[in-house]
Amino acid sequence: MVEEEKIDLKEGKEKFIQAWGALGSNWGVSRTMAQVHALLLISPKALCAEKIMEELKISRGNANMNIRALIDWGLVHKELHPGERKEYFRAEKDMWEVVRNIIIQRKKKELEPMLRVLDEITAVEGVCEQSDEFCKIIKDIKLFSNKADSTLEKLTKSDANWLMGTFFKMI
Amino acid sequence: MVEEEKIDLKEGKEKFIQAWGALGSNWGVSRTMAQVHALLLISPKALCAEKIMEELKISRGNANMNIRALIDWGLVHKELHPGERKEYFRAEKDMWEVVRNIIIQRKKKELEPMLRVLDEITAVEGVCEQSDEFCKIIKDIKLFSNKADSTLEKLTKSDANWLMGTFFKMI
DNA sequence: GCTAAGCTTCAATATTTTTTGGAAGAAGTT
DNA sequence: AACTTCTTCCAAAAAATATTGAAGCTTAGC
Repeated sequence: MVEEEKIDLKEGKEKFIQAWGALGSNWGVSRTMAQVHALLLISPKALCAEKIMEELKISRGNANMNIRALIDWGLVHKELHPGERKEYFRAEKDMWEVVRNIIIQRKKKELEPMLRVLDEITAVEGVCEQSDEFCKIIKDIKLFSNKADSTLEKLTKSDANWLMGTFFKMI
Repeated sequence: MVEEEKIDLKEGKEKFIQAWGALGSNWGVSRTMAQVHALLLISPKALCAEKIMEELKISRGNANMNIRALIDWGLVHKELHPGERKEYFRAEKDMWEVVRNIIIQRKKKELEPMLRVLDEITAVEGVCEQSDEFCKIIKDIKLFSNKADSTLEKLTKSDANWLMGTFFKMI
């Protein structure tokens, strides 16, 4: 009986890791990185590199690289246990924090560079009819992007509780 | 002088196509697909397959596949010119419509399947301590995902003008 | 300063994703 | 029906990405 439940738990974990991995690959995140994240998300305690390698059957190098990347994204934290040299890793469990970090990072790495490109482009153009048409379209995109930028900025700065309570209900 | 402006226009277009392409590849969209989209976005008039192939230097098959995919996403529309057999393609220019379509598609293809997986998983679990911990984490993720789902649902159903006016200012 | 545990790096390799080009299909014209 | 013009499909090739494994590095403890 207990044995049977344990099999289910294992299956459940497996399923979640697979699903999260698949999700990641549609979002420009490597499957493995998303799986490491999933594994840590559903692990109540911090795991060491060895354990992650073993669970996901990946090499040391691979594990290391993906863990670093997750730390860079602010989705995973390093944890040191007194008297041990090994590093342990623990995922941020608060889903709003997770999404918030992702928004912050992607805004910085993608939206902001795009805004700069749009600025450059608008600056350059200006006389013939074709230029005007192009310029008009770019201005439109710029306007939208700026709105998106400031909305995201405010979103990430707002308090999680307020957000979940007031804001989500309101729409 | 006019010649010089034309060069700038060309450069501007080039830059935009490159930037949009790079953006796409961080979002699980192939670079070429994003470039086709960019090219159509900044083109005041609809373009035929030939023109797209020529501008982006891609093969017929590649152009075709990516155009179809963009149509599936609802980002590009087919346009037939009376008396011509060729098909022309025109991008949706309203950025809110663009984003709206993307949200609708990704919600359907990613968020909803994930919700189903989360349901399956919660159903299975239940006795030992480990199961309980796992279950608790999954429930948390499910709660958040459901909230995200209904928020996106409402977002995509709301009117663009109201959204841009009231909502964005409010936060 | 030496050793050993553990972390990092990176060139080689494997895998996945994209692209191509051509053959087959569809549809309008003579 | 044969011809033309364009679209679609798909297997092979190319390109891009991810993964491995082992060498090298770092640091704590002796």
